[in-house]
Amino acid sequence: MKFSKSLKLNHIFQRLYRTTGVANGFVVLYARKNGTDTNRVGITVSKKLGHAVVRNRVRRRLRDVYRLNEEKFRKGWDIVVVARSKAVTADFQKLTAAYLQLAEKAGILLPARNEL
RNA sequence: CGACCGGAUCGGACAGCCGCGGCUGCAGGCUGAAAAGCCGCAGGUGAGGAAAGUCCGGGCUUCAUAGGGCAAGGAUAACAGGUAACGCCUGCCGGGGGUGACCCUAGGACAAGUGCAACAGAGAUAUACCGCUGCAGCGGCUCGCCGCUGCAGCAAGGGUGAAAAGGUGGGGUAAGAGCCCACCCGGCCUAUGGUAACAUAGGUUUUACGAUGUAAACUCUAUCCGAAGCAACGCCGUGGAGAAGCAUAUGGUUUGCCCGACCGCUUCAUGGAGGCGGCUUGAUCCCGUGAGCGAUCACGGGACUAGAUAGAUGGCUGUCAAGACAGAACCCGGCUUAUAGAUCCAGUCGCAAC
RNA sequence: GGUACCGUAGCCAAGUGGUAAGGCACGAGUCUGCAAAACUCUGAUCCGCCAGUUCAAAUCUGGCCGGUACCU
Repeated sequence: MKFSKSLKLNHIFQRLYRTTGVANGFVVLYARKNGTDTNRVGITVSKKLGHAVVRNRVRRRLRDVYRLNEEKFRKGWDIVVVARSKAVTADFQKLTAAYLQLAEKAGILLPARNEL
């Protein structure tokens, strides 16, 4: 990925959870400017959603959604994505639609100038 | 053909595009004096039979410990073997189940001692309620029986219970009882077979074998066990706090000035942010030969086969199949639990045909 | 990843082998013009589940299931 890294430090997660996120039935999304020119993305899948195989599948899908749509995002943000229970049963297209809808709502997408 | 039984192996496949973690290589790019790091490219590699539960046993690390013994606490329990070790495995014995292949089995000692056995029942390790019988007395009459009272004998029958002093049959007796006899069961002794547990056969005479159950109750006997766990542990180390030395305010920082607040450098030890190591070559795997009923062992040849650190295997498309349980985190050997389906091997019973 | 503990009525819970105390709540009744308070009565069907030991298991043993706490 060109300008994105994985978000690892626990205190940054805690700082993001104090902001107001946006949500739908699939995921919750928290976002905050980090003052650099790279994005840091963290994914949280709770143990309530299932055993390890289910949690790994949800996490890998959420990571691929960001990877395949990286050009649409603005630079310089910390993003945390929390999976909800509908994300376990949703297919990939529904998950992508839900993710991008929340990113639009949070204002971290570039204006869609070359669409259509 | 149908119904079963035991064991072993596999447990989505192929193609295309986009991605991820280690490893190796590069006269590639950037930083750097170098070592090296980051990026890029190429090659090759990358989750399980249970990776799970954390129920046992080890390796490894730290702490404790001269060495040995006793005690305490815990674990295991027929016998023989296997193993680094085990509470695991194999064989075998005893017991139970199945027509059978076969399956299940914590299976030492209540005859060392102690405890417990509710309710019911006369009585729970001991007895005499109903009862059976003899003798004496009294009473009745149909005159050899009945009833009551007292003394004595009995443990067969009734009933209670999970359990009532071996079982069946006969003799015996006033009535009865292993009191005696025959057979059986159990205990003990001897012989034979077996490494052994044990099995089979014989004996059990004299005054004198017959004992309730429970040890997953305390206990006894035999054997074993130091404790904790990779978030262990080792190394580097920011800030803070500590010690020593140097410096010492007329200085410096905090907003240009005033007020106010704070204090520098070096070394040492400690060390909780963070980082690195531990981290994968091992009681390893595959093939063959031999020993053994088997678990397993010996020898020969070959292979190197994940090592992450918020945690790498994913997404999409097509064809087939539709199909489970499920994701390494220091590493091994077991056990237990979850698991759709497929293949192979050995075998049993029933029916039919030859 | 590791360690320790718990599970009994709707809730809080006692119960160390012999038919499961108590309190709150719910329901019914008495009282009251109607309520509240007070008083009386009611409920475990298998003590989380499955096996085993025992004459007998909430209790003892083993295995599962669910939950809680601690180690950073």
